Amino acid sequence: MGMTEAAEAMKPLYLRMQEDLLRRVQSGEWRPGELLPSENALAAEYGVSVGTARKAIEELADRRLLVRQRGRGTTVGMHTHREEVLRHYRLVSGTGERVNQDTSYLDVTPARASAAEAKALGINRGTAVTRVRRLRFYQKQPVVIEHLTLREDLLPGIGTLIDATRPEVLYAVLERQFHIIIGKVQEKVTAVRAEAPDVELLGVELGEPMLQIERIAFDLRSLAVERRIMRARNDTHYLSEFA
Amino acid sequence: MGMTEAAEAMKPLYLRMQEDLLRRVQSGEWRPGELLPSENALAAEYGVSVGTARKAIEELADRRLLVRQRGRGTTVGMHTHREEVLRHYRLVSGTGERVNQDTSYLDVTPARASAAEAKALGINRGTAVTRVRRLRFYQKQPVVIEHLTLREDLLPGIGTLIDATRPEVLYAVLERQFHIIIGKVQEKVTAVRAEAPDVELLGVELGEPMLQIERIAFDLRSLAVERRIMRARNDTHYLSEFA
DNA sequence: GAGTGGTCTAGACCACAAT
DNA sequence: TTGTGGTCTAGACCACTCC
Repeated sequence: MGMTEAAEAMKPLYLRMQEDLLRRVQSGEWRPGELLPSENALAAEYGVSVGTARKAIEELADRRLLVRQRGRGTTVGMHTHREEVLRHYRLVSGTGERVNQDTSYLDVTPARASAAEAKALGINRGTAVTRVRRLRFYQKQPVVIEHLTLREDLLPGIGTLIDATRPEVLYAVLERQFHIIIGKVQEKVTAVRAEAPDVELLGVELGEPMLQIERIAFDLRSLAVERRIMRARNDTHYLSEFA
Repeated sequence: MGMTEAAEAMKPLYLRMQEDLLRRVQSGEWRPGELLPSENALAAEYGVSVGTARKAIEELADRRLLVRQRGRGTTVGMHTHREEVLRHYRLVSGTGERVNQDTSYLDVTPARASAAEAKALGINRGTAVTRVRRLRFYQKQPVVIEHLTLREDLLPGIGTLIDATRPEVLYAVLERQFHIIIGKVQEKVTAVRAEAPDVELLGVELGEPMLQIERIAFDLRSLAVERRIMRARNDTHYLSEFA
């Protein structure tokens, strides 16, 4: 349900300005890492006072979509800035260190969306996607196996790009190469039994309990961009909130 | 490491005021649900401008520690207001509904802290605690078994109180009866095999994968007040972020 | 009608980064 | 030295709640 035009016009100035700034960020007018105009300049541009412009900017800065630095200016936040705000789960070793030392890519294959993938991504079954399998290591030990499914229509050529660069942080690639900023993730956690591929790749025992996380990543327009299934060994690591 | 007095004096006014408001809330000067003085009154009391007082209040309102209502005033937030901010995991049914229809208490027993409990709560082994076991139901089906451990020194008489009232929401009781407000929770999630008590109480199969969440709840002074272990059946429910 | 918080303005001075 | 964001002030008008 959209707002009526009258209701739209009634919204506070700072909110309308904020929505427009958000629109301009997601349009790619300012890229991650780039400087925005100063708050004085923006206030003048929108015809509001500096205080109002500050308020419009501040909420976006709280979400780390913008990053403010005194003396320097306001930049569009990069993925590393926003990680803590996304509220996703982190796998942590028994001693409390975060996982993510090394990544090894198993395969990158073009495919058609399965029923489950289509449902998760909000697309039609059979739509072109890219599937990626990779392993995450902690101290040379494989700990997580990940199955990624990426929307080929939103990310044309993502398969060959991933194959060529094998990035540690996918969302940073989406930002730099496709101007797609992940604004929200949704995750479901379940406990599962280890199956044959888990035994083979992670060296766990068949039937052993493992954690499975299904994540759907949305961009700033709330379009589902990626679906990821992570299966993690559970004897040496546990799941916790970020931070 | 505390700040030097000089550094303390350098802190912005609104931060010093904010810390003092926080202190007054946790001292019980204003109880959950009660009205604070108006922002004008607070500004006068602290000798700052209204804008500065607003800024001090606003961050606490973002954390739902305070709740502001136009025309009415500012109240201390009650637990139900803050739930979404605590960033804890929620068990959700397959269709997306939250669990928590009914609670049944199994037993409430005084005890001495085990090594694991002592470590989690930051107290000495053997300190007096209260242990509680209870079941959570969803549509008449037992879904979660919870083991609570509560610090008796911070919550004197909590055992008999729980036994008498059998509350649905423990943290609301801590607020009302002990003026202890839960400001942060820390959770660890692992996958475990169902054991005999799980079979008996939840009707799962022996060895079946289950989710186990260990939660430590801290009050506003960051003292660990409660430790909770939740074991959840996993075939009909999954874990997700709040909201 | 009196009092509350929500929005908005127009200034001031400051710490800090860039050059 | 210039310009940035961070703090702080002192007003204004408004929507809303409560009596």
